[in-house]
Amino acid sequence: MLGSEVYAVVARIPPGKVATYGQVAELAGYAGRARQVGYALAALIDDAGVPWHRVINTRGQVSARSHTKLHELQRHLLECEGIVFVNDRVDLDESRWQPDEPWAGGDD
DNA sequence: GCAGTGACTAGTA
DNA sequence: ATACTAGCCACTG
Repeated sequence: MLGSEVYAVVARIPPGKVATYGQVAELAGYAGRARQVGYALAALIDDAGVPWHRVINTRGQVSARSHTKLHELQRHLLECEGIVFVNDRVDLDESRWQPDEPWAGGDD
């Protein structure tokens, strides 16, 4: 299940930082499958406890959903986290999560 | 198994 | 800068 790995990676994204789908996908072991990451995240939202809002696209923008207003919530949450939105987008150069040690701590 | 869809990304014009 | 195309692959009917 994509969700399980995506869950683990997203859960490691620190507050005040954001990660891209491709980044999460790669760390989760699904490099190149960014799309499936987004798909999996949608399922994770149904479950709670995952900072899914810290996952955005490579443009630094929150990706629009199909029917929900979750993207508005996502931006709000990110602003609360300390993310700075400029022209409706995030400065990835500053706010992008740079996992020096993606599995730091080993494995819990 | 086939076709359609989707919270994506990179390339080309 | 935007618009369009192609590739990616899991989920659903």
